[in-house]
Amino acid sequence: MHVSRFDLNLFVVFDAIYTEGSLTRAARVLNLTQPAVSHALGRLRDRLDDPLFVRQGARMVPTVRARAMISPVRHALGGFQRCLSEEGGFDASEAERTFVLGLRDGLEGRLLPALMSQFMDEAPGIRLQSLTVSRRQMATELASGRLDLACDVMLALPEAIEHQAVLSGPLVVMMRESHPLAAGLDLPAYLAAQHVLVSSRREGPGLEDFGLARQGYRRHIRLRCQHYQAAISTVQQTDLLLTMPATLAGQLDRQGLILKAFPGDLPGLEMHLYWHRDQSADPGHSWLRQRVLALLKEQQKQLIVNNE
DNA sequence: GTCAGTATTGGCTGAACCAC
DNA sequence: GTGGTTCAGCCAATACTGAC
Repeated sequence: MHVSRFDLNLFVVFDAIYTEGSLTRAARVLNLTQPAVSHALGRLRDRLDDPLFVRQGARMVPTVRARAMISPVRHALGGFQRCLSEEGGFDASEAERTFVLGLRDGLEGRLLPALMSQFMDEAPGIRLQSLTVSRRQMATELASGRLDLACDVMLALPEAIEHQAVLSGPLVVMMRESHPLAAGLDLPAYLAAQHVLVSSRREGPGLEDFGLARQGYRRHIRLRCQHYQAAISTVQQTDLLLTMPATLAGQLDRQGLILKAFPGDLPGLEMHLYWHRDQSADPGHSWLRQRVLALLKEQQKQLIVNNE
């Protein structure tokens, strides 16, 4: 079928349904009624001779054909958008858009308050959504457009996922002021102590445990939890130790707590910002990326100053 | 079974386009 | 300018699904 015989607006609807996973939510985003979106999907189904989305419970799940189409469709729509926007730019003061960020616990507290305080007046129509995405799903989520940016440790991801190092720093150990090891912490004492591990996974070692295991060491994880806030509250009330990147520790409320340098010989953690290359040319995405990068760069600078 | 949320369908309206 | 045709979008009704 020649493109001249095709209503290109149907691709806008297609993209919205794919992103939202729902005709109702797509209609809200597009400022249409839900039946209008349903009709548009019907026309698209008719022209492409494929259901494109099938209902699975409360979600509209894309078919194989839809999954194959989404990347080129978004690429083309991005191109159209750039043609329409002045100088290919992005006016944050006028834009109405929701950006989805994949942030692990700890980074949320570091990034979101500073980002939102900038956006409140400067970009009143910009909304942010932060969620935890498993590392296994990250590339898929970025490629589908359900996720705009993600920040995590260095990962082996497909070539289509671009990344940039944003935060790096040594590991530190957090303990309460009255902890027996507050006077001095060495590796044998660290290994003999009991620890809190913050992880969103059900099981498996933390990143520092991999490093320790390579050197033949193993530590005793007494508590495994999902959020740093819970871990810190526990460390405030017990003799458990919490090992974390200095890049995160600097941002947290550490009342009654002290930080010690990690006693072992482990490299620090380097955090990277990830996005799909299809998004690279999107002015809105580029604007957000630059803001996040600038913010994290500033925080990295402050971290270095504080450590000096 | 009932209810709420969501998708689909049918009928209608209005705008756009085209031929005359 | 007028009338016919097409099509997108609206409202209302109905069907489907999952939760309780």
